[in-house]
Amino acid sequence: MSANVFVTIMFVSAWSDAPVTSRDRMGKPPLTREAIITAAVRLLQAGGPERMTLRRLAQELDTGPTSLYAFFGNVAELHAATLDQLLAGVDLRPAARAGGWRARLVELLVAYTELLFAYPGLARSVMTLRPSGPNYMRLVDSVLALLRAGGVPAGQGAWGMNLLLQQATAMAAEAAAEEVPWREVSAAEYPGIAWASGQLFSGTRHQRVRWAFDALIAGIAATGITP
Amino acid sequence: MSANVFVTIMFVSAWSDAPVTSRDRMGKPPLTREAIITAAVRLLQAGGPERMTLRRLAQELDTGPTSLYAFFGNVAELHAATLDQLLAGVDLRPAARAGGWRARLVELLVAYTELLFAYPGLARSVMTLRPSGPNYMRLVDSVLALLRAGGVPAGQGAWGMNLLLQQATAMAAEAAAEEVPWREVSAAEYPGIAWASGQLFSGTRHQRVRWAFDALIAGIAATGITP
DNA sequence: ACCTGAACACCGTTCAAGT
DNA sequence: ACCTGAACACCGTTCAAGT
Repeated sequence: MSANVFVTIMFVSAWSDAPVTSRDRMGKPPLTREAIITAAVRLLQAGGPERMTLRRLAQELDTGPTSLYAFFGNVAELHAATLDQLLAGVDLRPAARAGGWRARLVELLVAYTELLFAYPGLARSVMTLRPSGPNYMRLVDSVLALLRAGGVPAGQGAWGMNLLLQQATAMAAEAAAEEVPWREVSAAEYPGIAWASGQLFSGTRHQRVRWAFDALIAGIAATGITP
Repeated sequence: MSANVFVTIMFVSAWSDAPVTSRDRMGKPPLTREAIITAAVRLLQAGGPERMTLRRLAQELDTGPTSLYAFFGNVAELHAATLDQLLAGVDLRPAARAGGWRARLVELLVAYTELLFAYPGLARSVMTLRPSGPNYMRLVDSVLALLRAGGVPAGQGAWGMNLLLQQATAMAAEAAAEEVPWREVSAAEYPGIAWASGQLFSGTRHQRVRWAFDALIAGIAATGITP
């Protein structure tokens, strides 16, 4: 016990010129939720094939992986918080864009998808995440508000919102996959593939994403939920 | 060198009553592609939260994880082969079901989705896999053939097939996520959510899956790919 | 309360070697 | 050629302890 006191006093006196609290990290920037999330975003931006891991993040912050458990219960929570931080950089209000409800909705979804495309590692996590941060809630709310503005019934709106956000994540997650060369197939054995072969990889990513949302919205608006 | 010969002869004579080849595993069933995939399917069926891993699979087969690299270049290939094996249990021909092209297409996609729901761990892998086995090719071909039968232009058909299969995987992968309790939100701050709140979790999984494909197909058929 | 080190129980993959 | 063991370079998480 007295040994503990002695060590503590030594510690304090050695760093007395810096503000010393119980959570001082000896000159290193303090470990806060914000600092952790900022580092996580930086790691994601460095990106490449290497994913953002808890251990790599801890290394970046000059600490051990266990320290982060004081702020996040598990990696999923950390990923959710990181997504919400990234969403803070997007204007998520329903009225943020020009045009009618349909154009606004497409632009909002494209903005969200582009964000996920920039962080394919995160897109994979979001797939199984069910995020619930304030910015994600704002995104969900805006999608619903725009469907409502388009006169879409609440049931179709609710189920459709799910579809739209799911599709955004799925497209970005798939982009994280490495390209596999398309096998040549015989037209006789696969007539459907032969029929579509000229268009299977046509268009730019941007064109395909916009078309996907156009088609989804059209289908959501036109398809009632009662059998 | 002579020590090696000595050991080999000892080995052979000790098991001479069993068929001895260079690939004998001393009474254990021989390691083949088929045996590995069968064991993989069995592991998936045991399922639960524990995923199918290379090491667990090797353990099941009474060998080390490195042995499987004689048959598969990496885990992605193993997952792809496993998916293709599972698809062998589904009738994937375009004419396999009753009704018009639309009903047949929905039933085919529902069958595929139900398969993925049964193996949520696999669904996550498929997300970033771009499978290319013969049965998956058959699925792709049938989706395209049915869209063609519906008079959908080839461009919309090609892009739409992508959307449909992506959505199937996304719905199944999301189901692998643990449930997060929906936070109560203020109607004033989130009017869109308040509007849809009664329907956000309504319906059975089956109803939602069918509606998703109905809506997607309607949108795909109605939305041209030229701007 | 905040932060840590050591340890636990895993992963996929490579490589040199064994039969 | 087919199969293996040991090793490499990682993971997320728990726990008891330190200040």
